[in-house]
Amino acid sequence: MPVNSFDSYPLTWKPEKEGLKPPYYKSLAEDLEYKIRNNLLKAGTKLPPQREIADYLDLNYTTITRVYEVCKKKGLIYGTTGKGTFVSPHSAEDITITAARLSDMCIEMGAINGFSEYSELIEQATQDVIKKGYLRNLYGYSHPAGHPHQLAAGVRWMEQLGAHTDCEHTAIFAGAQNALTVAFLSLFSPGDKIAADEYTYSNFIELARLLHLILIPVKGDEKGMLPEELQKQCTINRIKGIYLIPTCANPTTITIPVKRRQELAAVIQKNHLILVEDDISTWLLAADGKALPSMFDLLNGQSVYICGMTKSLCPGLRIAYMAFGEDFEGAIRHGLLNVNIKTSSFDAEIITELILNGNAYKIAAKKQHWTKRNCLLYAKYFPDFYNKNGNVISYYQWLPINVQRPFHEIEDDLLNQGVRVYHSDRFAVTGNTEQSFLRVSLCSAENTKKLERGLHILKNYLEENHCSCTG
Amino acid sequence: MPVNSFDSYPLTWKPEKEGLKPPYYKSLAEDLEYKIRNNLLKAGTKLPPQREIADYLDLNYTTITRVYEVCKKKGLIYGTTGKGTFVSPHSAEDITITAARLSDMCIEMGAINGFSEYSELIEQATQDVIKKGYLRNLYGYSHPAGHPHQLAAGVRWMEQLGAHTDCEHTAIFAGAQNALTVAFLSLFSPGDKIAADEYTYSNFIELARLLHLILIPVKGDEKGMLPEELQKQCTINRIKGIYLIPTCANPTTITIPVKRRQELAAVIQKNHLILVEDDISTWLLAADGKALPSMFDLLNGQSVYICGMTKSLCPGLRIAYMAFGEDFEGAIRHGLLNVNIKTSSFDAEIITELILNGNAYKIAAKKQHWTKRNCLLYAKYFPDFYNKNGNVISYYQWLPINVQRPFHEIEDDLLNQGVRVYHSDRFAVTGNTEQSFLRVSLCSAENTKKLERGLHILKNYLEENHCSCTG
DNA sequence: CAATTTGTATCTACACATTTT
DNA sequence: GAAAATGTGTAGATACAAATT
Repeated sequence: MPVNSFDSYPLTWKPEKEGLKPPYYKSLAEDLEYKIRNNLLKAGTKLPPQREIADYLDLNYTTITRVYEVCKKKGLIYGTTGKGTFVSPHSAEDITITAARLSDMCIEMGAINGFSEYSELIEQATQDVIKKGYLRNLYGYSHPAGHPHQLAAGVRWMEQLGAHTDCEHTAIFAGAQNALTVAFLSLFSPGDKIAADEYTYSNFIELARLLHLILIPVKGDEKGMLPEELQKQCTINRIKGIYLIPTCANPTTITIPVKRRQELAAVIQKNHLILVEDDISTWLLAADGKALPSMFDLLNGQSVYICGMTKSLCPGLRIAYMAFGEDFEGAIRHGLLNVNIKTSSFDAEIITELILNGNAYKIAAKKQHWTKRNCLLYAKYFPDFYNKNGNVISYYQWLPINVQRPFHEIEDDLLNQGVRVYHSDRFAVTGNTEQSFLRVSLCSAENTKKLERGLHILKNYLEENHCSCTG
Repeated sequence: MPVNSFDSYPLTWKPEKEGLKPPYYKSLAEDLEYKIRNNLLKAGTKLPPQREIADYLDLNYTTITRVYEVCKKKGLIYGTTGKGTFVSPHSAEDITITAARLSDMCIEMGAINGFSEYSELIEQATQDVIKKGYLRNLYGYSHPAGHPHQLAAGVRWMEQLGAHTDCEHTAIFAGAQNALTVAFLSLFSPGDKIAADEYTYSNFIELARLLHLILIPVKGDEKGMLPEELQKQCTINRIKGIYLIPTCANPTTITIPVKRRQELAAVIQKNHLILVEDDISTWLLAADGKALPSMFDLLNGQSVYICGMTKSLCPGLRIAYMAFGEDFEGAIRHGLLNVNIKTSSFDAEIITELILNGNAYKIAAKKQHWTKRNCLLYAKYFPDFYNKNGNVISYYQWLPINVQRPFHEIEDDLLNQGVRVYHSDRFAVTGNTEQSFLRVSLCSAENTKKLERGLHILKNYLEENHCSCTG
C-alpha cells in the first residue's frame, strides 16, 4: 500500500491502478501511448516524475524509467535530466508534408513545389535520351549506384555547389528523401542520437521517428546552429550524428556563414560526429557565384552530402546525388542495395542529359529568376521581415507571428480564407513556443497573381487578428 | 575473485579480463562484435553459456545477457533456450546479392537477371508514353503512391496472379526491394521478431539485419513452411510478423499448395501475425492458368502483398505493386512518403502502358517460354533433381550437393572453372548444415549455348569432386 | 552555492520456459 | 520422466549528472 493518497494529486498522467496487470512496464507504456495518440495528453504536457508514478503505483521507479524509455524510442515523449519528461510535439499527428490536393480555390503557399510545371527543356531531354538508343545499355542490374557517365555529371553539378568529390564517392538516389533514408539507415542504429536545429525539415523529423533515431535539438542564432551549444550537447548526450541544411535552412532560411561553418566543422570533428548535409538551395546562389564552401568540403570525408535535383529541375524526376567520405562507402552502397537494389536509370539519364547539354543551368536560372521576383513581391507585403536573418533569395520565407493558439487552428483558419501555409510547430523538434512563425512558400502558387492574392489574404488575416509582429 | 580457474577451460569466446573496463556490457559487446566481424569467431560457433562467462569474469550473469542482447539485435548471434547461443551465419560478410560484374569468360548462373535484354516492346511503350504528351500531368508531387490509372493497371495485373484488391489499397514502389523496405520499416519496430523459412531470400536477410529485425527460422517440408512449427515458434517467441514467398520460393523453388496455404493462414490469423507476401514468380504460372490463390486473399487484409515487375518485364524499370489490408493503409502511405516521397512517374507510366496495351503479357509469355526451355536443359543434366519438390517452371533451381567445405570455397572453385552459382549458406537464416545446395540461375547466361556450357561445367565439377547427391 | 528534483546508465535479482541429459 | 543446462523476460538497486531552487 502506498503511504500517500494521490486521489486529489494533480498527476497529468494517472494510469489506472485497477486495470494494471503484469508485465507492468508494458501495460503502462501501452496506456501512455494510447493517451498521447488520442490527444488525451496534449503535446508539451509535463508528465509526472518517474518517482511519483512509481510511488503512486507502488512499483520500483526504474520500472517507470522503462515505461518512459519505450515511449521515448517511439518519439512520443522526451526527457531532460533535472527538468522532467514531456509529450513530444506532433506525437498525435502526422506532420509529413505531402501534396494533399487543395481545392482549386485555395492558394498553395505551404508545400514547396519548386515551380513544378513540366518544362519544354525536360521533354526535349527525354526525347534525346530515347533517340540515342542508348537506354538498352542501362536497363540491367549493373551499376546500382549509377552509371559512370551519370555519376560524372553529378560530380560536375555538385562541384559548382561547393562540394568536391569523385565518381567513386558518389551515388545516385531516387530523390533527396530516399538518399536521407539510406544515409540514416546505413550509418546509424535505432536509439542513436542525432543533433539537429531546433526547427528543421519536418519530413526529416518524421523519418527520424520511423527509424527510431532520437533527435537532440541544438540552439542557434541568426547565423545558424551555435558551436558551443553543439559541444555542450555532445558532452552530455553521446551524440552520434548531426543533420544540417547549411544553405538556406528549411524552414528558417538561415544560411550559415563561412566562419560559423568552420567552427561547427571543428566541433563535429572533435566529437567524431557523422554529418549528414542536406543541400536543396545552394543552386539558387550558384548562378550568381555566391555559393559557400560545403560542410562536406570542410570536413574532409567525415560526412555525407546530399543534393536533391527535384527542387532545381523537376519534382517528377526523382534524382538526388550523394557524396560520401571514404569510410562510409561500404555502408552507403550496402544500404542502397538493401533499400532500392538500384536507382531508376531512366530518370538518372534524363538529368544527366540536362546537365551535359547545359539546359539544367538554364532551367535553374529561370527558376532563380522567378524566385527573385516572388521574393520582391513578399518584401512588398512584409517589408519588416524580408531578409531579416535569412536568405535574400529563397523558395520560402519564415514569418514571425504573434499567437498562442494551437497550430492547427491557424492553419485551418487561413485555409478557410483560401491560402495554405504551414505553422512553425510542424518543424519543431521539441516543444518550443517562445515565438511562432509561418513558413510561406513562394514557389507553389499557380501564378504570380495567385501568389499576390495569397500574400494579401495572409497580411490581412494577421492584421485583423493582431498577430503581426513588429519588425 | 572467481573460485575456479578458467585458464585451461575451452571457452570459445574468452574476453580478456585485463582490458575490461566499465561499462562492462558495452566493452564486452564491442569485443564480441569485433571478434565475430573479423572472423575470429566463425559462423555457427557455440558461445559459452551466459552463466559461465559471468562466472569467469565475476559479473552477474544477466550482464552477459545484456551483452548477448546487444549483439543479437545486430544480427551477429542468435540463441535458443536450452540449446545455447551461436554466431549467426554471414555475420562476417555481406551476402547481399548484387550484379558485381563478371569477366566475360564467366557464365552467370548466380544472380537472377530475368532475361534482362531490353525488349523492343518496352522501347515502343516508352515512345508511346512520350508521344501522348501526357507526362507533364504526372510530373508533380501529387499522387505519391501512383496515379489512379497506374494503380488500376496494377490492380488488374495482380488480379491475374490471384491477389484481389482495389486502387485504395494499392501503392506503387521503386521495385520489390524498395517495397519490402517500406513494408518492414512501416509495420515493425527494431527488435521485432519475424518468422521466415529456414532458407530465404538473402537480400531480405540483409534487410532484416539493417532494420534490426530478428528473424526466426521456421522448419518446413517439401510443401513449404510447416504450420505446426510456425505455431510452436509463435507460442515461445512473441512473433510479430512473417515473410513468405508462397509461389516458387527463393531459393528453394517450393510452391506452397492450396491446402497448406490455408493452414498457414489459420495460424497467422490466430496469432495476429502480419504477413508480408513476396511474389516474384506467380506470373510464370498465370499464363498457363496455374496461379494459386494468394495468401493475401486468404488472409482478408491481415497482410501485405508485394508483386515486383522487374523479373517479369524489365529490371531497369523499377516498379513493384503493393496491395495492403485496410489496417495498414496509413502506415504504408506514411512509410512511402518517408522513404521515397513519391515513386518515379516515368517508370510507372511505361509499365502501365505495357499492361494496358497487352504487351506486358506478351513479354511475360516470351520469358515463360525461355524459362521452360532452360528448365528442360537443366533436366537433361540433372534429371534426378529436376522437379523433385520444387516448381516445374522456375528462373532457378535448387541443387543438393555433398560437401562440408566453407561455402566460399565452392563458389570460388566454380568461379575459377568459369561459372558463378550461389551456395545455400547465403540463404540460411541460421546455421543449418545438414544438407548443402547450390542455387542455379537459368535466366542470366547471355545465351542458351553459354547456359549449356555452364551446366556442363557444373556437372563435371560435382562429379569429379564426388559432390553429387544421389536422386 | 548547496540542497533538491529529476532523468539516465549500469548492474543485479529472480522467476520461468525449453532443451538436453 | 526427473534433473540439469541454458536463454528470456521483467523488476529492482545504485551511482551519477544535469537543472532547478
